[in-house]
Amino acid sequence: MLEAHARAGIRNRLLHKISLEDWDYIGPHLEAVTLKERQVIEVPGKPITHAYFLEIGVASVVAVDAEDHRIEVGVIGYEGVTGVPLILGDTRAQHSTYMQIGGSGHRIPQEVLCGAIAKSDGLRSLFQKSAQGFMIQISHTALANGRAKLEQRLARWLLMAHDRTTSDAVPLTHEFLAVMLGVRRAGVTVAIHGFERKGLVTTRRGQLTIVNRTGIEQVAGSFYGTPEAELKRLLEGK
Amino acid sequence: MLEAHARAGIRNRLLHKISLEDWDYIGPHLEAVTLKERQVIEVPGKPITHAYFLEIGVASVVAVDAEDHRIEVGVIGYEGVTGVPLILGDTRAQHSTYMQIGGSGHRIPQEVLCGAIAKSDGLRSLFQKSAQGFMIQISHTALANGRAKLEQRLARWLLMAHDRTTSDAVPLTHEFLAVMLGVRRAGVTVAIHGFERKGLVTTRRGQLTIVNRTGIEQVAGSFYGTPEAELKRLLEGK
DNA sequence: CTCAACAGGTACGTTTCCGTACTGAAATTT
DNA sequence: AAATTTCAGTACGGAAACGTACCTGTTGAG
Repeated sequence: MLEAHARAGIRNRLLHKISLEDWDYIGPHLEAVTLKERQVIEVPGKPITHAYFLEIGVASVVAVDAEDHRIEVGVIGYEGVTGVPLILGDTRAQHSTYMQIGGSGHRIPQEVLCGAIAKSDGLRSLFQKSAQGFMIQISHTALANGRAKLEQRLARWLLMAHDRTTSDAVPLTHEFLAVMLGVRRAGVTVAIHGFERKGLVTTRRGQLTIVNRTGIEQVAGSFYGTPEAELKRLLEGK
Repeated sequence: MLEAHARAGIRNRLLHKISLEDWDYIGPHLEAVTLKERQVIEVPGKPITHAYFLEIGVASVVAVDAEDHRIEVGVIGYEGVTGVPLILGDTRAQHSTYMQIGGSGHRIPQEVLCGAIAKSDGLRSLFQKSAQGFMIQISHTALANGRAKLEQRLARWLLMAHDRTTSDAVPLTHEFLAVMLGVRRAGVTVAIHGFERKGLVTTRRGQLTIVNRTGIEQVAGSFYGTPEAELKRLLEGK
């Protein structure tokens, strides 16, 4: 539970944007949680019990089909909230959501969030903008998946993760990067070597550190950036 | 403009689901329109002036980035409505939307739709479910783009188009199919030959006819079907 | 009727990425 | 400390799709 005066310490962009009068709907119902890597947030087909406002860490949203093909369609960090379907009135999870990079956050029960959105136009508007931003992110994942090279997609992913972490270290194995991008593990290894050779990252077993972010942005080109700019427009802009 | 008694002739699933009391918000403001192929519905970065409830035809929603990479992320037909961002409180178009297969429908001005959604919980709920369904479609486009072979993606596209047309004929050139799938025109030609050889489709210049839908479904496998089933659950189901 | 534009068939070398698999090094467990 | 598991490096043949280009038949415009 968080009192109004405790909001100063909050990093989550959505919680930050909640107005004082709306805070009573949300704040008192938040439960601080530690989120370990690989921790499951949502399971496809199962009800969504809580929405998670992340502070630190990165959650992966993964689309799965009946033959178990899977690929990451989006990531969520301190800029957003999990449980996007709740915002649209659906309590069933469609995607698999889990922590890709461990961290922490605050969670709120599904009924409380839905009730709050129903009662406050301000909250609904805020969360809808967040949902819209996430939808744009998914669209651009579709674009990158269809058009970009492995190297560019990897760069895009690293940038999105970097945006959402506090350090330059990305604690992930090649294996998990491969699963998210929907490519071979060996392919990721080779691509990372390329990044290392160019001085963009350094690596240790199970970890990768971003050294030259600008260089990575150049690799990603315009496959990175649009969803980020649009989210900013939606949340900050007029 | 459509009077309440005229709804019987309507094919659009969303208009159909509008309750009698909510109809006054929408029906009187509908303008019947013919929609020719290639007709532009939304331009990225520009305001969305109208939402289009399609009766016949297929609209393509195409993601574009700063370097003009583009790929279709979703299609809309009689089951839905264009202008999904409006439902989420954004009046700016993010994607390029245009008619891929000509047809007809009814359009409603942006302000009227937004106002109606603000006033009626029933309408908001309905349109939000539609938006949620569309989001699932985009996710699965991302999945197919990342994981499926050209042949499977083509099959998926044909099935989605077929779902939304009244005849088995799909009036499209290889060139446009290629643009939507984000592949070479020549690649589409070869894939279609494969379909022809298997007796799944027949072709004429600028047109393709679906002969064996079940066969095409087998090619697409589980890359097709999930969004369709989920939309049904959202709109029909409990 | 002629001509230009368009749709589609085909080809070829090349790039990208896959499937698979073996290896050694690092970390974790016993 | 030894055994086991996990992670990363590397290799190789092959599939898929690309970029490009050329050619032919159809269609629509003048």
